[in-house]
Amino acid sequence: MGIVERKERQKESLRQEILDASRDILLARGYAQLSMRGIAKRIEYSPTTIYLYFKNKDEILYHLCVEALERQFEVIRGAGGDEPSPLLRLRAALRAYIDFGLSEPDRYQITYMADISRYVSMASILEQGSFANKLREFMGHRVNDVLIESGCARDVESVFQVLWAHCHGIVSLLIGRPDFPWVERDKLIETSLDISLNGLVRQRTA
Amino acid sequence: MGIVERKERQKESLRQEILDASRDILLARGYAQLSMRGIAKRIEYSPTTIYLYFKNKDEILYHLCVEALERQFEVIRGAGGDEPSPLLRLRAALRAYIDFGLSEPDRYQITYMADISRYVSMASILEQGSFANKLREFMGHRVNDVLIESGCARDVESVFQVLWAHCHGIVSLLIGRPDFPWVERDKLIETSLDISLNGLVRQRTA
Amino acid sequence: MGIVERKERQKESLRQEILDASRDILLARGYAQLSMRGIAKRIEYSPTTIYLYFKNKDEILYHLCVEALERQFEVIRGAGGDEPSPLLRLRAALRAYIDFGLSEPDRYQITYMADISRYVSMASILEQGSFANKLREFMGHRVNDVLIESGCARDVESVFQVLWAHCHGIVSLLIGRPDFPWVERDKLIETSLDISLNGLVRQRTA
Amino acid sequence: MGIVERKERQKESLRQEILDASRDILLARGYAQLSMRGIAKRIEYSPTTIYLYFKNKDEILYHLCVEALERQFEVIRGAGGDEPSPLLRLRAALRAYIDFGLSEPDRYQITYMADISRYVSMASILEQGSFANKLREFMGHRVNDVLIESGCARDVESVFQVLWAHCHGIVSLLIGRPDFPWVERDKLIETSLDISLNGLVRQRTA
DNA sequence: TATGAATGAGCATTCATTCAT
DNA sequence: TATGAATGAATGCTCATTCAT
Repeated sequence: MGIVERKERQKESLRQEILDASRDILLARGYAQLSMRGIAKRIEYSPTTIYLYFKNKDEILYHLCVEALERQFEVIRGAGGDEPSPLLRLRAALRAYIDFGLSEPDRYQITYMADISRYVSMASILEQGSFANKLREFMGHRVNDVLIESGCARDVESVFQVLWAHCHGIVSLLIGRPDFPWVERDKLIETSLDISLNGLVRQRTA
Repeated sequence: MGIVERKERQKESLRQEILDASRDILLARGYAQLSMRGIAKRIEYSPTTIYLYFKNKDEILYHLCVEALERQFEVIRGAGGDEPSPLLRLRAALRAYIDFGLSEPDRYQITYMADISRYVSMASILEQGSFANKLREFMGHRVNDVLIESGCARDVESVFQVLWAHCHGIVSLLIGRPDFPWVERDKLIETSLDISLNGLVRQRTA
Repeated sequence: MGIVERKERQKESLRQEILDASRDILLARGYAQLSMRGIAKRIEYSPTTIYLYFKNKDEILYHLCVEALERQFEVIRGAGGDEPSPLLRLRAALRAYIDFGLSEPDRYQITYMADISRYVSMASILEQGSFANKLREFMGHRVNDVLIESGCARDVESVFQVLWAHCHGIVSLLIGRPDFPWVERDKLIETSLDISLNGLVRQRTA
Repeated sequence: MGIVERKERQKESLRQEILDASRDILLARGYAQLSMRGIAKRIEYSPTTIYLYFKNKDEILYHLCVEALERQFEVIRGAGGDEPSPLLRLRAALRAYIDFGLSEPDRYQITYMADISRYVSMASILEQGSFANKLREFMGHRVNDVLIESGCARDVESVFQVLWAHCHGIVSLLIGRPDFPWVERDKLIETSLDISLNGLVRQRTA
């Protein structure tokens, strides 16, 4: 009823607050500085309270990762569906991947932070299907469409992995090296996509 | 003289031992596990002694970064000088970059570990000129040669940054996600270089 | 009526469940590991519920002690009533004391655990009369009968206390030092009783 | 030299202070209340300092046990050597055992505290030889001498174990139940020794 | 140059208990 | 009767760092 519902909402809300605070701290100060005490102070509850919502610190990290991957997929899946050509649909997806990384750098980085992967097995997250069975499959389709249309002989998996790596390179450097004198951000991204996709479809003849 | 010299050598040597031990621990166990105590135990000196060579932990990290970047430049500069064409010389340099990252993942990662950049400002390292004024300049030349030869209208800096990002993407994913079902490593790298360089020189007509 | 009765039965039953769970944990894992949480999990109720039946942890311990002493008396009182001589009746009672300790080591130990006596004053238990006024009186009678019959000049109280201590020594060492290379258990017990009772009735002439 | 010596003495002294404080707390308040922080407060050093002298809490307990057993053996070994008969020499040793327990109840109890034995394996202590290879052997000799002299047919091991248990019973009850209305302490002890030794040598004829 | 002693701050986690419902 | 939410206090332990020598 009303009461139960409200309570559940409250409970869920505090749970989310904990995750939010944890993500903030994690990205702002790194894994080493992510402490239960710190989280507690941020949400203005006692450290003990956190244990009512998460079994331990690792469980918080795990949920942070899952959440980030799910959000990523959600954003990318929705991109470019109405573009007129396979190439443009692929480009839109890649651009969405990059934009997601840049607009939600906290969530993006979480899944790539070396330290985290030491504590939260990526394997256990991939098993959840978030990434492997969803994003990968989705991107695979778009890549495949392009290869077919352009008559390009490359294999889907290689191309997918290369494109992913290129985009990841762009995102991670922009995020990770904010001090570097980058050229204008949008120009950098578009140049990257130009080069990658152009290089993909125009197979070298030599 | 002899004595002073020996002392200097010893001093330099212990200093280097500290850096070596630190790098080992850092890469093997992560920033969170890099402790002064741990370093001390490894080099078989007291923790206090480390403070005679480095002001604090951050200074060790700083030198680790500088050292890694210098080593990187050394390796890349030597690559592909005898290749017959600008494009092949650029390709050789990029391949050297990737190979360096994969063959010395510890040194490579150090400069890209999110955690480290929180403690050691990249800016302070770039100011030293190691990277910006050397590798960047060097790669800039090779990129420029290719652009001129191919009559491509792109600007050097954008292209350099994009190529760097693409290579970094490849290296960092291969290193950071060893569990991922990658296609055969060499094929992945060559495909990436193919796509990037092919996309670079064959400007889109449309 | 029926409802009240059932409720009472339930109440009594949960109360007993709490005591049972507590005893189990206490003996299996020690005082340090006896936690309200632990008890709650065992009985599958919330920790809070325990407070409806016991004021606090100490009260649980207190009841555990009382219960153990009552059970002990019950067992010993029933022993050896049909033996033909005072000496054999006393021996049977002592043997029952030892057997009780060994067959219900959990209950036995509870009343002798150093840690517990720090939390539950023995005095408060003895005042209840359980032990002092029952077991002590009972054993006093049996001892007295032996002293009279054998014409031994010792005073009852001293002898009772000595015999009690001897038996306690046997039980507590067998329980507390299970790793020790004891001689065969029954032989040890009988030898102890032999020595104690033999030494009791055969007064030294010198 | 002087300095090194003084430093060593200081170091040893703080180490001993830690053990003393730990023993005090352990006996006064029990294992559950023995905390590193508590020890630190008592010796007026920071908790961290304790870790410079002992690896962890268990190591403190271990040393407490070893120390107690060594002290016990030292005291008992010195007892009754000049008594004129085997029986009196045995009696003196048993009396020394009891007296040790009563005059240094803290040290005595440590080795018999149930909780401790859960944390510090008795086996590891016995291997040290303190008890098994020293006290046991020593008492075995004295018991043997009595058996030979009195022509008693019992086996040494059984008798040793029974006498040990009887003495332990006396000590542990006197220590553990200070509230109990014991008869005069010395009378109790002598009565116990009378009974045990009298019962030992005067074999039952029946 | 090198170190042993010492410490304050911090960590994750557990516990007994209270309170409102 | 029963509980979920919450907490303050406590625990063992590790760390970077300082200081006197």
